[in-house]
Amino acid sequence: MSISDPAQPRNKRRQASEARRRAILDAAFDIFIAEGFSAARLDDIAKRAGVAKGTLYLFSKDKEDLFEQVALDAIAPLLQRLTIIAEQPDLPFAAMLTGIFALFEREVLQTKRREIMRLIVSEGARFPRIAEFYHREIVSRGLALISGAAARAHARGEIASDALARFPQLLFGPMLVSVVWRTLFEPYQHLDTSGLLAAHRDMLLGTAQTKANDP
Amino acid sequence: MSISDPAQPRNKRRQASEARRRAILDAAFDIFIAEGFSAARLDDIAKRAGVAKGTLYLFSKDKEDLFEQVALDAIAPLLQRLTIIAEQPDLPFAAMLTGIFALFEREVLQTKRREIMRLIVSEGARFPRIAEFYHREIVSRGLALISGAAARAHARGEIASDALARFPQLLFGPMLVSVVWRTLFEPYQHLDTSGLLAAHRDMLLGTAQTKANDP
DNA sequence: CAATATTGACTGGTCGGTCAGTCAGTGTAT
DNA sequence: ATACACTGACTGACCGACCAGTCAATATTG
Repeated sequence: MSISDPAQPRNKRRQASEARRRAILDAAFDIFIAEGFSAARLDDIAKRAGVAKGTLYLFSKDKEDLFEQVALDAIAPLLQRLTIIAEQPDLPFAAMLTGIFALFEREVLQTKRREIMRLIVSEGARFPRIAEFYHREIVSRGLALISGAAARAHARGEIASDALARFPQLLFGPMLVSVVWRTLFEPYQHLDTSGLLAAHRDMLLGTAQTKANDP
Repeated sequence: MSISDPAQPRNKRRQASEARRRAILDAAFDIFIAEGFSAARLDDIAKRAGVAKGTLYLFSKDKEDLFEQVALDAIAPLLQRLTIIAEQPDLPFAAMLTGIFALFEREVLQTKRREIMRLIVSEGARFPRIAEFYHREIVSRGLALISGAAARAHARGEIASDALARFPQLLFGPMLVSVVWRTLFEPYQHLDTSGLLAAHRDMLLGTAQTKANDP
């Protein structure tokens, strides 16, 4: 017992250090979200993380590096959520869409994770590494998943069109719209995002009716 | 004739001044687009406009004011485009959608006007005035237009669902997706935006088929 | 006590904003 | 028509606030 688990050779320090790293990433996320990359001040990030500015430089070499870490770290949980869906390949397509939209609403739109999407749209052009990573890890996987499921559903006759198989991007339109609306226009005009997503799902399925039942 | 036209009392100066204003707005647009609000340097804007820095302050009181002018000025032509559509109230709905998407592609997506959308998404949260203006002048008008047309089309039986009348935002999803894709992901994966928009239109109309004709 | 982690005052460069000076363009007098 | 006086649009060197990044001093841990 004199030597601790080799995976955690210096235990207290390790833990403390990891806690600090977490605090820094969280604080930085909030500040970057609120201010954007350029306007965000490292002093503010340090202050919010309860840490001195110098400490930031123990975990990242400069501001850009910190930003990339934040973005990448924030993307990770999205990937996890995505996998959950991917692991139910034989769900009826309608149920799958419902599940995806519900997950999106609950786990993205209603949490601060929603800001990741905005952050990437905002800063992605100036941080190609982040755009590339996001595309590779989330977007292309998500699209492949949707495209495959849509193709199967179309083959099975569950949906009339193969449009979604060809353009899986169609699925994400209302998600983007929801996020943007929520952050920019909600104060001026309310948008029922659940309704929007449901309407879009029905449209994708070709089951859209006049809201209630048929004549 | 001793007194010149009162509308242009001092002619050469007027014209020069207006040309300068235009040059400044154009230059500022490019720089703000490329760098974002915070990272944009007024020295660069002045240089690009072929003007001294002090001159910027003859037309705007500070950087924020300049930014707002740029955004508002860039939005104006969108409104004009929108009006063109609004003035053809009795077009068949399918034709209207085709027209809207074609106009969007030609006049927004393929020009640098597309950047306005990104700019507003990026900076809108920190410039409520701009978000509010954009909502009031473009978004709400556009939505009302779509909503009305969709309701009429639904009443006439041209479309099966009233979803679009209830959620006109559905129309803009693929436009946003196109713009974002173009600026962030196009290098990694090509997206056929015409195809995407066409597929979405078919879906909205409920005429989506397997790409060719039916069995 | 040695090794390591953390701190925060400090520095050097950057950039928004200013303002005294210049001169093209306009109006007036001869 | 020509010379002269005036005005205000434009300039760009300058200033001071701000902030990313550093590092010598200090605290913590084993």
